[in-house]
Amino acid sequence: MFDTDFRTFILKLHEYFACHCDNNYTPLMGVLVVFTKTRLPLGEFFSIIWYTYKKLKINSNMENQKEDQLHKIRHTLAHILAWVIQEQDPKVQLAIGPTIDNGFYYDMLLSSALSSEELPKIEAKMKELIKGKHSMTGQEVDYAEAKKLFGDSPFKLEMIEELHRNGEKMTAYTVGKFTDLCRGGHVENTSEIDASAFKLDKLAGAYWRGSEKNPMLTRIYGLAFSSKDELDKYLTMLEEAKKRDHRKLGRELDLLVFSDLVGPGMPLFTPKGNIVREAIITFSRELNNELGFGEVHTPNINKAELFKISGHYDKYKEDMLSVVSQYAKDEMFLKPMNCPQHTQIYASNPRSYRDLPIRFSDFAVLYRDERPGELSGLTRLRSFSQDDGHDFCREDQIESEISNILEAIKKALATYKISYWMRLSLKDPNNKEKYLGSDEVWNRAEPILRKLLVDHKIEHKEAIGEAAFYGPKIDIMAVDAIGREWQISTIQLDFNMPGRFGLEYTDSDGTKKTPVMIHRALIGSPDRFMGILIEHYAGAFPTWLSPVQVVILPISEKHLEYSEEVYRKLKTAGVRVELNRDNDTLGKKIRAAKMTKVPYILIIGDKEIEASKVGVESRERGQMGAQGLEEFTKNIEAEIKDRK
RNA sequence: GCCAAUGUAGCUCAGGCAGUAGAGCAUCUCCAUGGUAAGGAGAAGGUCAUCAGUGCAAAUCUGAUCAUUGGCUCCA
Repeated sequence: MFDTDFRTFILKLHEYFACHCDNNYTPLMGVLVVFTKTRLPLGEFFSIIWYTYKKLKINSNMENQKEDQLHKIRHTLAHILAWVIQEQDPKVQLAIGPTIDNGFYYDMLLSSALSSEELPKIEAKMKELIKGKHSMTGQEVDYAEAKKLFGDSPFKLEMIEELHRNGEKMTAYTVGKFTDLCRGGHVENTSEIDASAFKLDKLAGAYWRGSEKNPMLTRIYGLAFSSKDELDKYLTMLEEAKKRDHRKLGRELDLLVFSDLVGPGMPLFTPKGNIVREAIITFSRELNNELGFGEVHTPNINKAELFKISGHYDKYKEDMLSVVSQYAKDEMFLKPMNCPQHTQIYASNPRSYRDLPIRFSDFAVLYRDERPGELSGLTRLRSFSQDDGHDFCREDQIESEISNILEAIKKALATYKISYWMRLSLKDPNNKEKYLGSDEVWNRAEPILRKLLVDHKIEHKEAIGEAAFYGPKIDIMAVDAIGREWQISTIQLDFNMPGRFGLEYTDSDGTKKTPVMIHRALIGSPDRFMGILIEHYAGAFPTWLSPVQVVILPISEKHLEYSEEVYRKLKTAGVRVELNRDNDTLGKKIRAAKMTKVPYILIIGDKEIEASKVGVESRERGQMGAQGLEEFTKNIEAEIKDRK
């Protein structure tokens, strides 16, 4: 979305140049550097900028209009859906029918259950109504009229009361024989809707106003676009996403499995899958070392007391798995997080202001008793680990500690070639019971993170209500190859927990002070991140992450001996290599190798043996001809070392 | 936990309005010794998710349970 004036545009450009030049440049210097690099006359340079601005602005206006019309189409479709339902089920209590990214939905309380087999029939009726070229008109209604028109539905009634209380205007829109309470934003006539460009999608239950305490309504989802072409494009995109699904690829590439006997949400990593998982952990471990985190090892079971002090017991008891001892009377739990344990390592010694920051990292497996409907592949698990770390520091050290962690996260995500944006997650001031600690403490913590983001010139969005219960956080949202977003890294500023555990250090003036605790994860959970990576790369891992980096294919059995020699040499060099000894045609072996998305295939036949070479085919660069084994080894070793 | 859909061979899927199941790939054996995405022939492989009910008879109908998928809620 581009709606900005020229001045903001120039300021944004400044920011862009500053971000993309070496750090030491001010924005203005950034512009100048780019200007000198282009070697254009000054006037021309700025006229290009002006032209670009105009063009963006015009495109943006056109986009806006198009989006506006699409929104109207979707919104109208929601009403038409409700119309059809109301004719079928006159006792239905309608709630709301807004638009969403790919279409619309309508929430309602039906008098009898609806099966998804009914959807095509409802869809057909909607199409008929659309073809009836009904016009849609609205008129303002007063409180009494609104109650008379829509009072049958307790949900509409609730909204009417609310609108009335806030002194807002109410409008009733009518399409054909159906009238609905609505703010507006519809097409003027249903002839504007392409009946082939929408499709009723699915049924789901949804709580009224999104609260578990309210009754569950039936939600009917519909996909809607401005043309059939765009609907088809969207459906194709879904197909593509399905092909990348980490659950499907995880099985096909022999990376991980689930077993009914082991249980849901508890993945079993195969040797190949574990290579990827360990590669992720090793990289995080390296970054942790650079940041000065000392890795600790901690048990999986803890006394309840620990979590009572940390506050997790009160807040998350329902989501922890309890463990019973035959001997000890203590209530115990499998640990759902590491932070409380790390406080106990801190507390094991008196600490001086000179010792700080004290940093612990941990890759322990964590267990959370997620509700069955919440589990999903690798993205939501009952057993998982985190590349977790806790940084105990003085207040004057917060900024530099977080800056360093931010740099490490940037480095990690650049290596994985994942784009991302940052979210400043704040508490919800209207929901104070969700959080620990006083307003004063939160008012101190939140601006620190905001300032850091601004100082680092990091574009970010603020999100009210997304904070952890003990403090605000910076969350890193990864955007994968097909545009989906995932929350991965996190940096959380906690002024609460150290005090609850009575942690302290002796300051330079001899007084006891409470340290600050920074909770952080570089890529979040290695398990979950692996799922994201599988989808991001569509299973084609870069060489350093590939479970198998090279497959050797002898053309026939008589080339096996030389192939074994190549295999041994590569293996000795630390390359993950496989030799296909199967008695198949070359075509079949190549197909089999390509299906595993291996980065390199080496073909060995008479020609190669004669020349003492190997025939190289790269997944990315295609056939590369014959190379000496040493040359090939040297190149792939470098790729692995540089994490390419 | 709630709403909806799904569960047939290792994998991908047919079939089935009741009369105990099929294909392709993978696996194994034999033949073919192959030059950049499937050479040929044969064999083996299934309590049709689990448990219960109704039938002379259940993979098929009914119910419950489990698991998976898509939503809602939750996510330290």
